[in-house]
Amino acid sequence: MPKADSTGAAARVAAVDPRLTLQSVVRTFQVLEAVGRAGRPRSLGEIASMVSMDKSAVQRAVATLQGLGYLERAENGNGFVPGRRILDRTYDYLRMTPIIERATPVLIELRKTARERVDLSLLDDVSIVYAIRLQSKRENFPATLIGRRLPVFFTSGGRAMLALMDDAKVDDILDRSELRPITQKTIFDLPGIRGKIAEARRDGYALAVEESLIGEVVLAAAVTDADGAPIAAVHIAASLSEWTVADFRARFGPLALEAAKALSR
Amino acid sequence: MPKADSTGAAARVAAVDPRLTLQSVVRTFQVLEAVGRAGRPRSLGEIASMVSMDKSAVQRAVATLQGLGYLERAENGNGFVPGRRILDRTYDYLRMTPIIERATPVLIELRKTARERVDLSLLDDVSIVYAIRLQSKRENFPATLIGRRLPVFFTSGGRAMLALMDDAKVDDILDRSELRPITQKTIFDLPGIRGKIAEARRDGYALAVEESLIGEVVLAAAVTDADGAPIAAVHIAASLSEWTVADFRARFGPLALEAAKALSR
DNA sequence: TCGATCGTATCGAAATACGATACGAAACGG
DNA sequence: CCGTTTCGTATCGTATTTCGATACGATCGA
Repeated sequence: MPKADSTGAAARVAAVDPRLTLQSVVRTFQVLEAVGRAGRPRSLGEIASMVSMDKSAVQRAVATLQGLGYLERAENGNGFVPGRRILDRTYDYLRMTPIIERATPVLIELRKTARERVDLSLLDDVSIVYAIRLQSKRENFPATLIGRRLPVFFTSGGRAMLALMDDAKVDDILDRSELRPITQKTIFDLPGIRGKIAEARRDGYALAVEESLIGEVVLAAAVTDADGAPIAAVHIAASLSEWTVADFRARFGPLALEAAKALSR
Repeated sequence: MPKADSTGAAARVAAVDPRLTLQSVVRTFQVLEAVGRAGRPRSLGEIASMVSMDKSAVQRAVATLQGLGYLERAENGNGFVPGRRILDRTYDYLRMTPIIERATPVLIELRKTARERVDLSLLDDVSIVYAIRLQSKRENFPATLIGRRLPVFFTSGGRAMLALMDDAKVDDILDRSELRPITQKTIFDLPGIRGKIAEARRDGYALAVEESLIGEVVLAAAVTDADGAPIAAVHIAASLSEWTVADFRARFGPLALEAAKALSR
């Protein structure tokens, strides 16, 4: 099995039952994802080369998605961008996911107490996905959006969840993760990661110092389901210009633990 | 032409070019939307009856969506719910939409000043869709989510945007809207709506008192594009238990106007 | 002015999706 | 306790639907 990349892109192409898979649907989602990945409007030709499809096939996929509202023409009229109808699915997902409904009031209270950025992330195989974000400062825009996906191994939330798994499961996840750093401080060697997991097992929460963003310190505690398996994490993030790591831990570790415990079953 | 319902569902089925439309893709999205609309996990049979499709066709659509991560099995194992991969598309949309990036820091500042709930909504034909939501209190959960869609005619943001359109365009939108109230205070008669639009043209911002939620007062100012056409609105929402309408207008009208002006081109 | 690329449009061939059918398991009700 | 329903899963021949080559006018840049 090839390694999944840390954003889970490989899981995307790994279809389930080939007998029951609608190929034109898979291709159409590849088009939608390619446009979203681009970062700027993409033309039919560009999309075709991104997803290795015939231009005609892309034309049909784009026309269909555009008709449904999941793609739109770019402002200037050239190229295509994700469409507003996507937010309707976002609404459905947020509304129907119990942990998000339960966590919302808890995180609002937590943010009032902590007065720092507070997030809820969801475990999704080798990555975490942010589902609730309560920011308080102007920050790096893409980094603070709902839906941001990061590898479990260098995020505090991911490590808090790894800490609750048995070693075989941890090995499996780390084995399928692409251990690539994104800052100079990212810990991405296996012994280092295992050390951070051991630390999280000791403290009950996990810590990451400048591992995803320079100048930022984050800690997180895991939320479990009825079987004790981790499903989400409560994050608290602050700036190193305002906190020492020791002070940050002492102040927010207990708060994150308490919130995560209240959300667990 | 049949009336679009106020949530824009009719626009969903109105395909573009039938020659270029992938029917299996349209059907699959109908399945995805049916599951999202449900509010609780749905079985294959239920979905089939919701979208008038053969059970086999639903089976294939669900298997495909599940393989891609846009649908998941419900917790107990019975039925299907929207999947985490939806949030990846959310991320793409939020990141690639310029007005959202521009508005984020402005709304954060506005919220600090106003200390009340602040939202950004996007115009989408006969409805508005919330794209940024900065809440401060525990509130009615579904009503405060990203992606919530409401008719333009009874929302303050919708009326603020209607106020910037010429009368023909206003008539067109109202004509295609389903004028149905959702609270006892919702103004849904044409003369009443036109009166509120005239009021918005006079004040520069629009007001809605308990029209979407009892006990809540909201005002909003429109954001325009380079041509002066409305594309979004800045909302400020508060509780009638803390504010009189007059005080609320005096305090927040200028703030919303200023923020919207800063975001317009 | 020329060449490349944009989005759009057409059409015959065959690959792909359709939908009827069937199965074991689990949940339900008498 | 057993009959009944509904769950998700699986199979397969048919023909509907998608494929992909091709072409067109418009627009943009060199």
